[in-house]
Amino acid sequence: MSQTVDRALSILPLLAEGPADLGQVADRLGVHKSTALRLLRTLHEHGLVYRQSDQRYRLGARLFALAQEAMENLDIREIAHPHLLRLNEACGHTVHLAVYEEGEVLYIDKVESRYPVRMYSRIGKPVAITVAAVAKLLLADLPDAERHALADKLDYPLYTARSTPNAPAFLRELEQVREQGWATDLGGHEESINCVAAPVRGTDGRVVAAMSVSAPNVVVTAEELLTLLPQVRRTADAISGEYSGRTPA
Amino acid sequence: MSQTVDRALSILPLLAEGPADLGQVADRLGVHKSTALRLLRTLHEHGLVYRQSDQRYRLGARLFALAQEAMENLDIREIAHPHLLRLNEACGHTVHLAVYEEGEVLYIDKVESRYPVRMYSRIGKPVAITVAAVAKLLLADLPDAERHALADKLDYPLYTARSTPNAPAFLRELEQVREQGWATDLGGHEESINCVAAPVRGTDGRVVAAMSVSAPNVVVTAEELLTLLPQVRRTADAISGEYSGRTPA
DNA sequence: CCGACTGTTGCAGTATGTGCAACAGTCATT
DNA sequence: AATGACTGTTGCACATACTGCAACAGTCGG
Repeated sequence: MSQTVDRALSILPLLAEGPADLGQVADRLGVHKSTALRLLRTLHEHGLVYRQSDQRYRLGARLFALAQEAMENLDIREIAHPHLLRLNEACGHTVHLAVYEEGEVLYIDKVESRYPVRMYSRIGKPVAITVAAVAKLLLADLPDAERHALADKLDYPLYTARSTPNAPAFLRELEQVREQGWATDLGGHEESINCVAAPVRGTDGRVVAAMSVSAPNVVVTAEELLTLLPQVRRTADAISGEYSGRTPA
Repeated sequence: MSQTVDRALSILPLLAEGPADLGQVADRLGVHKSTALRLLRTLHEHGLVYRQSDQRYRLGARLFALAQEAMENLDIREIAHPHLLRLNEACGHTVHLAVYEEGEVLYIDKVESRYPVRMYSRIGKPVAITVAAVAKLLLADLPDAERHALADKLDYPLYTARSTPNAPAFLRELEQVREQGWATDLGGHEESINCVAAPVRGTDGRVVAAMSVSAPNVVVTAEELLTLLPQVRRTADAISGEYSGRTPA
């Protein structure tokens, strides 16, 4: 809608791929060097890009700080955190909290496993949306039209033999997840890792977030992990209660 | 330098404080509502702001993803990570990696303590620059003029009785840190937490990053932690060697 | 010393962003 | 149900502020 800002913002994903010099930026934007220079300078002043010693530009520090602050301001995160901690203390495994936002599912909080073998994940990272247990819960609750549209435009990478292969299979699974009110990922993302997840709901019953417990096969089998389901659901319900104001902390 | 972009980017820190509606954004920018609307729309298209159900705007998901990618692209981080892991396995405590960038020091990697009592910190978060051991190392290596200018404009919050109280004291400490080639934070940020840190250097000998081991008093005393210094320095030197190409991994 | 390169500046023209004013919703009040 | 106050949205005329050019500066390599 605003050409100048549009161009400036297009620089960010471009730099996310790796450092670039003025000429490269100008070329990829399809503008004159002097124009690119002025845009980069403005981004620089705001700390969003950084000029490294070889004069090339890369993404800057303020970006982290902004993402950080944004995350801390999510009230669901604040409410949920103590519950996640408690669950982690009880079962020892990695606990995640995730939300859906415009086509992506992101982890917004995490409590690390107390076992030495840990799952790789990072707060802020978009999750593998077609296989993650939390993603299934969040997408299952979208309005029909949106869910179908999204399922169609997703890719279905075959991380493992158990990964969801295509849109129809995914939609079928989402139906089931919605009815049962919980979800799993049994080796669909990484062969040896299983997850059990439950939804956090707002006052109107809509799913606002989802939480999961994950553990590798070498620590507990899938069956053993499934025995934690009631505990996970209780935790999610407790968060829901507090979030919708029914159970003041 | 570019008014439009400047205005648009000013919206981001504003929203970092918390969600705001169109009118509030327009007021704080000092522009007409319609102008603010167009800027917000552009930011929205790029995923940097999100419009929540009550129509208010807040920071969006792409911001996390960008910050994420930016971090993954820091080659020092990639090189250092296995070393940090190894050090963590050897001593069990929390290990941090930090860099300096335009007036701020940020953690860019972290391996959590294997003890139940952990220090709070988060990757991407700016560190307490006047007291953190890693910050001392990074600032001690700045050119004189820049170091003095920075020291002057910093705040010196008294987190504890041992916090650095003012600029002269800070500069004196930085001198010492530079000469000895390592740094500590003994309860300067949180009463019960101590850190030992060592610098990572590039080919030219300049400090490009700093790493630290942190542990609370209840786990090890400050004296015990200091016995880890040689190990921390060896790790930092190993990273330096690899980073400057002397020791190909 | 020269040429090729990248980054930087000042400037004229106009595309582009601006504020206005009028409109469309939504909610609370009477 | 009708009124008013509110917030978000649209189209438009004006001129501001962004663009690309061309000329300059600095750096590297031959």
